[in-house]
Amino acid sequence: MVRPKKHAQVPNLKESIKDVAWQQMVDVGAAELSLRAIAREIGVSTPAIYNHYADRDALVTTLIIDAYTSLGDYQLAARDSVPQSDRRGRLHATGMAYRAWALAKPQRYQLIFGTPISGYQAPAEVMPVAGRSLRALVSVIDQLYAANALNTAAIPTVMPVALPIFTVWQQHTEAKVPEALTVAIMIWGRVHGLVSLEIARSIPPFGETGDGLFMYEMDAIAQQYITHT
Amino acid sequence: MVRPKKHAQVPNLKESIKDVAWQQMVDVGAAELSLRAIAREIGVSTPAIYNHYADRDALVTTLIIDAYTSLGDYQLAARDSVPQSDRRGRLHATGMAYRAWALAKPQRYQLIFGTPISGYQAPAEVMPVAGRSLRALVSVIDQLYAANALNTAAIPTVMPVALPIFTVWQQHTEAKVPEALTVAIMIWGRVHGLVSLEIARSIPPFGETGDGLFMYEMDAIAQQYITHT
DNA sequence: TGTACATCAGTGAACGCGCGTTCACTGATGTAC
DNA sequence: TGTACATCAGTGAACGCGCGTTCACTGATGTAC
Repeated sequence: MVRPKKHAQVPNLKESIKDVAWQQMVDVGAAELSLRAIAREIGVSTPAIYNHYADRDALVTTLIIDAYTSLGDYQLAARDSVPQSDRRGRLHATGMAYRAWALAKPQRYQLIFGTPISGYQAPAEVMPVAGRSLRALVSVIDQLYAANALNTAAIPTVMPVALPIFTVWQQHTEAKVPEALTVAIMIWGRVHGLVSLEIARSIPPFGETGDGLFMYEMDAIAQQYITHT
Repeated sequence: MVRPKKHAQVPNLKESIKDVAWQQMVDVGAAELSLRAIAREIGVSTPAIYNHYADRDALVTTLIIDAYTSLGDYQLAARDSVPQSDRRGRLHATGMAYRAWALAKPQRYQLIFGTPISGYQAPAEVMPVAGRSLRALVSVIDQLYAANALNTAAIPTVMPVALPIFTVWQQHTEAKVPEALTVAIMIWGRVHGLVSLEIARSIPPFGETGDGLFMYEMDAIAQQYITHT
């Protein structure tokens, strides 16, 4: 016979808190994330959370870092699913992975790219992780550059290469040449734009068509930035 | 001698409520918009608001409609500041206006394109207004098409022209040909992407450089969609 | 011009609610001897 | 193997707070006769 325990038994409360937090964000958006609601859902008292996270902001920071890491890993995996010799394919796969990730994990996407949470100030430790999420795209362009296949005529010359902030980003993204970061940002913006409109439902829900639309745009991007040999 | 009045004297409370609501959104984001805070700021009792807006959602709806209208008007004005004969210039000006508006009125931008407010369901009346905000861009492309200057080779063929939703959007944007709406969405996505990253501070704050970067992208867009004559 | 009355746009008090966080506590578990 | 004790991860109660919304009200203003 099992004796009733005084304390709830949650195998890994720290992980459960994050899981439920993501679940709740499906409904409510990061700004309304509630510790009490999370504890209620898990079936544990609210103060129990404080054994694992210092406060609400600490939980949010953890979630943000996890989200960036997830995005970065997703793209790296996509890149590596294409043989290194197929440079165009790698660029294509990395871009498609951005959209696939956003559609698969919309809460994570919103937490990172949606309206900032008021009162929440991201600690400095988040920035390197954010930069690292661009690594896959940057590496693909670095590779194009090294192979002399990057259409340098298409690169904006206005990029503030000299700014300290640019150098920091170059480090975090591990860009070998500044051109790679510049182009990565332009492509990122383009990919991000379509995805953002689709996720926010600003564009009519095109469903399956979204795939084709996005593929079309990736082709146009490749056309613009890869030299034809 | 002025006798103290029993009631506060607010010349146009209905407008003041909106004004202060926008002010508050600089700090807090739409989800945390508070009627009590608005009333406090104006110096009026909270229930007074209910004489002008049925409830919180009604106020939000009004703000959203105002924001879309503002965006639409902004772009139309920019388009019309360039002579009709200069088709490339009109496209350029309309795109630049999108960014200028977003930077000038970031709360309005966030309210429309940021994380949706949880629990808030936009009423049907919002959709036509949203569609209308694309009118300037669509009209410019319609004009290109009519002048046989639209590079049809660059238009995705995957657009679901047959979907009812597409037809509805075509009406709201007053697109004369479906190609105009298709291209408008692609360009919108591209412009929106850079702006979105800039506003959310996902991109390092490039300041003045942002202008150049954006201009560069608009040139690339024109390059892609306008035939060279 | 005076009066009765409707309407309008405010008021303060109160409701019930959910929130983040702190507190003193408790029981299970691990560890040293 | 038994015992004393520290540590750890929970508990319920309580705090102070701000919120949206409802209510009966009040005083100023406009209007009909």
